[in-house]
Amino acid sequence: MKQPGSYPSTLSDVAKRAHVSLATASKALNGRDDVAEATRARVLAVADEIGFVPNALARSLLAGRSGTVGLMTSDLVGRFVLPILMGAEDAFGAGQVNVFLCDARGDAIREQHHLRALLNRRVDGIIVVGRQTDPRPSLGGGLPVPVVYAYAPSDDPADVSLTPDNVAGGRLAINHLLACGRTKIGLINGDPAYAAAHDRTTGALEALAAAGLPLVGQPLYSEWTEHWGRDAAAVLLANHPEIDAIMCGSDQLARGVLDTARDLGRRVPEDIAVIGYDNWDVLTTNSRPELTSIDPNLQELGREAARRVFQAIDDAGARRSGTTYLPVRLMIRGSTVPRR
Amino acid sequence: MKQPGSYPSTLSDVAKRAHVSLATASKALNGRDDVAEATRARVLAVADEIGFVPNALARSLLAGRSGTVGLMTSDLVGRFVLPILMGAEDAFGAGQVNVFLCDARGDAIREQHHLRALLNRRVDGIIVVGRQTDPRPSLGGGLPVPVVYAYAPSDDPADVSLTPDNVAGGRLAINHLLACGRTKIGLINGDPAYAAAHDRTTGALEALAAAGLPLVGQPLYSEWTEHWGRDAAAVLLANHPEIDAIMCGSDQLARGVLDTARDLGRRVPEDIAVIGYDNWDVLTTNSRPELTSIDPNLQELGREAARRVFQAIDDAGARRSGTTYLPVRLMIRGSTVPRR
DNA sequence: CTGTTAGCGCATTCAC
DNA sequence: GTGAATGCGCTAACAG
Repeated sequence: MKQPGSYPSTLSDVAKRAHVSLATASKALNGRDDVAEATRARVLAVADEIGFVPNALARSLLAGRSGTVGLMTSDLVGRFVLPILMGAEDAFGAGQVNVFLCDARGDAIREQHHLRALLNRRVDGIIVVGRQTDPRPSLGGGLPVPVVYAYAPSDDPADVSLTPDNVAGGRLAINHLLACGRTKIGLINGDPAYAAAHDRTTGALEALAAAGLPLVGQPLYSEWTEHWGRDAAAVLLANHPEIDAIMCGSDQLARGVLDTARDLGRRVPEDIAVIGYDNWDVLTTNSRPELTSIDPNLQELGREAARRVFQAIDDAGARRSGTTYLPVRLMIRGSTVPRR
Repeated sequence: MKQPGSYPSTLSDVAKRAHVSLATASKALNGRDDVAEATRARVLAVADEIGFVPNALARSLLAGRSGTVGLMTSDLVGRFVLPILMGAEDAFGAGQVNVFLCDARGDAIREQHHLRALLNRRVDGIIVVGRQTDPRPSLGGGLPVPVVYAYAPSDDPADVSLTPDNVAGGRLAINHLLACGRTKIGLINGDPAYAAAHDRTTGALEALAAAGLPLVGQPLYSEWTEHWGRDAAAVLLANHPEIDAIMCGSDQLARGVLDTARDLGRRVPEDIAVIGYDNWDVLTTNSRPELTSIDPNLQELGREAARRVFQAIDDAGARRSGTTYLPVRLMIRGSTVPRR
């Protein structure tokens, strides 16, 4: 029976009621094999009866490691952090590790504050999740625990950073359009202040160059909105009516492009193929037609970040520093390949 | 100077180097006033010099409370949990409390597993965040810490639950349409298996009845997608061409309705006013025109959940059990009121 | 196989 | 003002 309102029973309570010593009770509960089966059964029965819950605080204090990690996000609102969070929580959860969630709200002071708090709580490692793929300031070296930067890499090459490979994503998108037989390809992108925008363009231009084809018109940059997608598509199609495919730097842009194509009477994908980026399901699966997109595989990125932290904890020397670019995937839907 | 790779210094290190006793060092660092100023200064200087970080584990063990809470989500993917999470993290963060994040992935076994882990870690309270507003199974009474259910209320009225007031939201939506001079209002809703769908309809019908007006046609239910929004709007407008406003059970539905209206040559908001639900910014601010919607105020719900946990921790008797329905807000945009 | 002892790092009595 | 002792709950050595 548990009593509401407090954590009542301790290991010594169990020991007393089972008529054994503290040490024996501990061994019995922890599955050590130097305990008689009968004794173990008695201890377990008592523990269950009085609702004993071992105190991880005491255990951690003794063990010198807490079995917790800090997950520090620079901004929870962004839609990119959630999947990363899920991946990390998933990977850690399986390993009996619990996750402290901190949100710095894009504020450096608050970040420092949270960092202190995490160290106070003796986390065994920290994952820092940024909201853009642009490099962010390092938390600094000399921290007593391993730190892995996810999505936004650290600006210090001595740190360990993980970020999706946007250049490869750009290449992947263009190569898919080429594979679909398109040759007159335009490019609409988002906010030019984002590294993600430029990286995706870079990859796209590489793939086109490899195929010996030019981009139709210039890459168009402004902001990550459907509005801009609509407007940019109108400009692009007015100036280059021959265009048979448009690559977009985000799914929002792509949805705007779909709208404009519809308004102008261009069929998608027959007349124009459209490909987005991010594979954000609300946008990709609800559009007409559904949107082909590049999936940055963020959940896997979160898992990998967790794995790296584990690695670094188990073997402090093993951390491979520098930025690793993780592979992205192509999700083909109706906006590039006609449905039957 | 901190040494990488471990948490090196302890309070006794500080005491030694400052030539004081453990007790004095402790008092100095914790701002107790029975310490000479000179001594305190010396201790603080040493602590800073060797990069002393107090061990919250030890402190918690001694204090009998950890200053942590558990945040258990039944499913992180849902877009409703994130704002709640943010609100809770925000409220706790200000109070020096750290948050353990657990995701049960909709699995009861995993939920039990995480619950154990949280209790092991001696959390001072737990918030359970569901993904729908339908009641969910209680974690059970007799837990040693206060539990607050957010979004999805517990099915046990003895628990403390917080959920947005969907009925009021339905009323709010209809009253806004009425205030805009609309009188022939149709209603498109999502998955009939969700309490949210029915509650919003209930509120809508209440408001119409209060105004002495009938709903045009029947409420249409199917699923929470733009596809259904498009299809339902087509049906509704074909059967009831006189309709001058459509209330939708979600923003996705509303976006579908906007598409169909456009296809059929009905102007929004001039010919038909459209109102959504959830105020999901990606959808509301990117549409043509921008979408009026009901905001369930989830961040505030998260904050309130945190406050309730605080309350229950500080004064175990004070917990008001039962389900509290939190107010929602109207966000007016161009789909009901013409922009100038 | 079982029990006794020591201590993880810290805050808190209580003497001095 | 300061310091020596006590114990939070637990596990790891050792002795029996």
